[in-house]
Amino acid sequence: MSSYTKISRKISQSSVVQAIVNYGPVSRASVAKITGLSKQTVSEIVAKLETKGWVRAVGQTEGHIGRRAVVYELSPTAALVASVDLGGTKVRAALCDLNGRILYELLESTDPRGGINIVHQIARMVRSLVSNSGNSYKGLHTAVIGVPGVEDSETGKIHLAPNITGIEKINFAECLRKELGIAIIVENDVNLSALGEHWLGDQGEHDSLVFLSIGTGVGAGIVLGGNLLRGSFGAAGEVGFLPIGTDPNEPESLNSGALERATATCAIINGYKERSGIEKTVPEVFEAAASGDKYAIEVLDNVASNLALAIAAVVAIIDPSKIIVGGSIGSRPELLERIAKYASNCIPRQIKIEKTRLGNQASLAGGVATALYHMHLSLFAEGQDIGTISVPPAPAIENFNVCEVQ
Amino acid sequence: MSSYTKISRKISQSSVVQAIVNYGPVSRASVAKITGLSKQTVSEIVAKLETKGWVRAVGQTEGHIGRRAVVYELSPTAALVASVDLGGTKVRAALCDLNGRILYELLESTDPRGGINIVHQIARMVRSLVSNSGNSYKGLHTAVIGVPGVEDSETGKIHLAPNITGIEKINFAECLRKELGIAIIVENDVNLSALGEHWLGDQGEHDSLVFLSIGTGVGAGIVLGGNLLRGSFGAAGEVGFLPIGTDPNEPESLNSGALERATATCAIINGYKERSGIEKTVPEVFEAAASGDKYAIEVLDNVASNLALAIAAVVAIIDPSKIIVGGSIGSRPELLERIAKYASNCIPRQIKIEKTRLGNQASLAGGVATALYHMHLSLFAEGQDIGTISVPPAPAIENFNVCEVQ
DNA sequence: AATAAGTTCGGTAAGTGAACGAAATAATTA
DNA sequence: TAATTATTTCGTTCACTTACCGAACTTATT
Repeated sequence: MSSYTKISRKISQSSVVQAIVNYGPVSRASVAKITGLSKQTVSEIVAKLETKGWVRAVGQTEGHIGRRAVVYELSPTAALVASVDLGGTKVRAALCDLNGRILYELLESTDPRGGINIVHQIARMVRSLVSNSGNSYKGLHTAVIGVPGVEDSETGKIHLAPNITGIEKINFAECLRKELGIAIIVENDVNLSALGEHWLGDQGEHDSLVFLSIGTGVGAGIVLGGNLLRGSFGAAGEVGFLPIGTDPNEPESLNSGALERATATCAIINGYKERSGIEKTVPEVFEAAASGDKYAIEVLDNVASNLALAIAAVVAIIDPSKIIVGGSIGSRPELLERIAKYASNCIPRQIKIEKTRLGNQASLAGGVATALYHMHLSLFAEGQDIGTISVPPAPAIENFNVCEVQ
Repeated sequence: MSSYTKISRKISQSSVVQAIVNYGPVSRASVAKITGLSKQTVSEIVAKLETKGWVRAVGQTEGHIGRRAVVYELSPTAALVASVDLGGTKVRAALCDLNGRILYELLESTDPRGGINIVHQIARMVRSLVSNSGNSYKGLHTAVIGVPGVEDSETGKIHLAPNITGIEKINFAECLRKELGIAIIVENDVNLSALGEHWLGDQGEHDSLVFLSIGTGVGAGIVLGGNLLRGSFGAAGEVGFLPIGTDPNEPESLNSGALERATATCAIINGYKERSGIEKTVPEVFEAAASGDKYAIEVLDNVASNLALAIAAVVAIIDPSKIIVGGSIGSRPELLERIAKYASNCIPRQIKIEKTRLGNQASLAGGVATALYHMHLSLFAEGQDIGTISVPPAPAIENFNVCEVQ
């Protein structure tokens, strides 16, 4: 955005962009009313944004009395963002325009060699997305990578991601930044899922949301007023360590977490084996419960009641407006029904407990939202100490369907 | 602040004030460096602030090479704030200057007639503080009232404060605003205690603090990044409802809270009675435990272990940098020792668990911090969408000693 | 004729950078 | 040692630019 612009111009420009983002295609006169700026200040700013390619005229108003107004919108392809969901077995990547619409998606198996090879793989996928799009490569502004672990902000190494070999040995973001030459943001996948569901949801003033992921492990992403709660050691939302379900004073609970021991994959497999003597996978246990197997039902009831208590704890402490349940185990409707049943017995108020709407795409969507947020911030609100920047509303949920490639 | 000032001037002025607040007495040249504004912009703004009485020159630099600089500070008595702690038996009120120094304090018994009489009582106490101070009455800018309940933001009525009769029937803040003619802020006392302890503490970037109050009830105030966590229904920090200590599925737990039933005043009295058949008050139980009474020790151990689990739950969910324990029961050192012992068994990381430093003055101090914050906001940052405003650092803890009046 | 969109124009407030004067300390010289 | 000069920093003056507004005006539509 050229060399030096006065701070007040930046603020005005930022509010104009915000108005255009939030109020869809609008006329300059409307933007003036919305922002409180004078008509020709708005005209000046819009003219500048238009010559730089950030906004474009898309038509005229009609039917109203008075002169027709030219309406403007954010030029969607003025810049692109990429969101990558790095999983233990699959890598998903999506390319989005400024409005958050997904242009292209890719799905591959995670490179089993791990480490730097995964950096290469992601870089290759992102480049391939961009070249498909027909846009010039410099159009890509930010990429967000969702990882099943925690990034050490000092070293850039990604810890607690046992399913991805060698990832803890390299400065992941830095390597990728060098390969792609754009801004890279690394974020925990559960946190991104929470942001994704939040992006899709209401986003009201006092809106807060907890995304509870139950799968191989148990964790939560917490969104308060649009922002992630990280905690003083980056360990906020580690609900697997809630003192619920198993004895929290056993040494094992300090290791893997009392709640996690009672509700994650292992708990279901072991719980069924203890009761019946038979070893079944998690999907098999769910199947068995559906067909009336007493032991399987008991195991799931037990898991659900413990999760209901965990939700009770979350509600008591942070009082969110809703809980979204996801993860390979959590997105099972049979489990959610049970959780809701138990929750009503131990939570003193109504609380919305919902199944994830985005499923395994939640993290990808959260990455898009994060990337857009950071891009808007750096383009239009640079150097401002401003609290709230809004990003285009999420597109229809149908757009988040996987396209299977390879 | 006169009629109409341009927004950029407001921002500049606000940053100048912030620089003066944060960097103690400073020269205009330093302020220019800190804020990035040019030297004479700073001079202009400081000149204006000085004629309005907000800042004052307090001396000169010395010993350094170069011309001596005149240093400025916030004029402490340019405006006053009041903080009132309304308890079931006592009302505390304090008058503070712009730097957060306490000028005068008052302590009275709460008017037993309740309702509007308490409004009159508080108004009288505040007026008396101001007239003592010698300053003109218009100098009082904001008063914060800490109440043992929750204000309904719609109606202004204060609920869940059973110890104060008739308080739920009137629009408390509105009545007091009419009597005093200044800005009135009503806030829960545990929340204020959390803010008070935070004000006194480090206030680092990623600083977060949980104030756990254990007394007649159990509750927590949560400060994240300097701001209170309120929750979507204003019920954040209601840790009494954590599913810990007693069976959370019993109907009684939905009413008074599972943890509260296991750890508050009643739990100690009943717990001792059940074991020994003797009815003792809480201080008597503590005394008995100190002199080796088996039953009393058992009761306190039980309470402490449940509180340790509650802290484990808080740490798992929000990962605060420290926990401050207070309240009539919580500030007992014998209890804190026990909590710390149990906590190390069920929390997977080190967590600072500390006794409240301010004791029953925490709420009053929090009120001062809140009042100062709001005053700075309304005086110097009005109309700005700015995130962070800092308030003068808390004065030495010794200043928070009660003066017994009446 | 009424209404709204958008532009032109003059004026004001805010802020900057460079130059300059003032006041202190440090270094140099007689 | 005392006087002078150099250096450094504070703070102001001045000329200039940018941002923005309000009012008047033009344009286009019902």
